[in-house]
Amino acid sequence: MTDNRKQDENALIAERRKKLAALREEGIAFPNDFRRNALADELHQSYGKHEDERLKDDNVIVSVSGRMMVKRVMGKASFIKFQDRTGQIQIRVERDRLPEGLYQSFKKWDVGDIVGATGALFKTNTGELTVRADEIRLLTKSLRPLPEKFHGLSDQETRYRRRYVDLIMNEESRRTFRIRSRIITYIRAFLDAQDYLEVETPMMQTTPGGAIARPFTTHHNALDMPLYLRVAPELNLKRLTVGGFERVYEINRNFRNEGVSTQHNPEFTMLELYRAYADYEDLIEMIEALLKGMSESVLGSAKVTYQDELFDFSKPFVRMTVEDVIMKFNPDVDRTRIRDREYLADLASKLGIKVEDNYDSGKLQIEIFEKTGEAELRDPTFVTQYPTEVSPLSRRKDSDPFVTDRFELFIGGREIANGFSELNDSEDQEERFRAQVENRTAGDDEAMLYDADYIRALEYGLPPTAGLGLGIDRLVMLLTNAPSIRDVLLFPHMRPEIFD
RNA sequence: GGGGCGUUAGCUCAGCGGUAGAGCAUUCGGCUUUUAACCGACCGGUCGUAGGUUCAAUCCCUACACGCCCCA
Repeated sequence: MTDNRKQDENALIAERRKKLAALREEGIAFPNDFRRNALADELHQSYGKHEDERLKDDNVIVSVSGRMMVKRVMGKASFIKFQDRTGQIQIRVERDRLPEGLYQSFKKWDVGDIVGATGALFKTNTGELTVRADEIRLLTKSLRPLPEKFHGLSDQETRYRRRYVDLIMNEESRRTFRIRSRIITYIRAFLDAQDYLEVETPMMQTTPGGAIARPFTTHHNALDMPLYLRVAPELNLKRLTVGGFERVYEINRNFRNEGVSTQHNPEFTMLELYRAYADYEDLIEMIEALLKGMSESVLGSAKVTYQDELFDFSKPFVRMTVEDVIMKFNPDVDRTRIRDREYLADLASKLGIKVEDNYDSGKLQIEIFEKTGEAELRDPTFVTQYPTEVSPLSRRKDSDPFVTDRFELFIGGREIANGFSELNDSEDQEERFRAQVENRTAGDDEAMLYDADYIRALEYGLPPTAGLGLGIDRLVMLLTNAPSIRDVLLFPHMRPEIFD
């Protein structure tokens, strides 16, 4: 295996393997006793403004380490740079300060190696804070060359497949994932401050439910039964609300067996939360506050530039009903017939929508809305009053049972959140499940299954409750100006790479 | 699923029906304040894979693989 591998490898890796073999020979490969006491950014913060004179007087000795990203050898002295988790710091390595022969070895080290050094801080002629090494050690030999120093790594496929190299090379990528982490931290703090309880509910379910979507199927060997990866945690979270956890949330993965695109990954992260004694209007207010506070906290401003658009989260968001949106983007529609199945079916067909027999007027409205309106909703917009037909878990609107107390939030033409007053009438829920089962029988494999235990839970009594789902990935895209969902997923789904 | 574009050295990219190119990196030599360090020399390739056309294919054609973008 070793021989084959060595034959297959290119000269660059073979060269480095030889260097590693020499280190093993000397017994100094992969040491684990170097300890640093300073990070790059700390040093720049603390000493970046000091004059060289003062640094000399203070004689600040520091130990630093990181990946060697720059190496400039000038005869008997060199400048190198370490990259640690906070940034980069320059090291000056002089032959005559090091033990006999070490400088000769150092010259064989490669960009990409993990190195540690100790010495006093000083400033170069150009004013760059630098550590003058009295001690330097190779901590990990890197066998693979890094991408070129100037252009870095730009090949998208390699960036996704070898995220580790992307993270080494691209500050922008590191920034994206730090922001992602801060967004999630912000949400937790926001909800914890309002006495929400964070919970974890099963990813593997015997009856997938809570969203209109196709699940992934798997199999439990010992129990010899099918299992489904969840498409949403919704029904379990509401069971917990029945149980008396009046404010709960979960930030976790959902899995939907659908296409892959710049907006869709088979697994994605959602925030779902449930709040008893609240309605969907309360959630709308909450989301406005959450997004404003989040962008101010994470980006320093409530004004967010995404691609070429500016979104201002400090202004109240637009609100429109589904029917308003249809009218706005289809001004010729006869509003008096906007719930007329025949009229809508005709309109849908003209728009190139494939009309199925089991589509009623609510479903037709949504098809028309999605086809003509959705992408046009650029400024943050809450669309409300979704048809009951397409909202099997939402409470009907008291004054108009054709629609539900539901909203979706769109920003830049994309759905970011979906929330509603929960349907807590178990008898109504039973009927809605039956309607879904009928759709399923009619061939719609995205339709929900009948969940008898969920009905039983509702029969114990779900308090009046509002619930929300918020797509974390799309939110992160928005706040990091990422054009593709793959840019905000550390390891986006890819077809397997062929290793020959 | 359909359409478009792409795949050439470790990386970033040129190129072309007639023996494969650059910069950076590597290797060797020089250089004790560099900033994409510099100077000199050398080295580096299954041109995504498989077929086809041709005297000759990295180039033209077909299929496939992978990726990106758009559409459904």
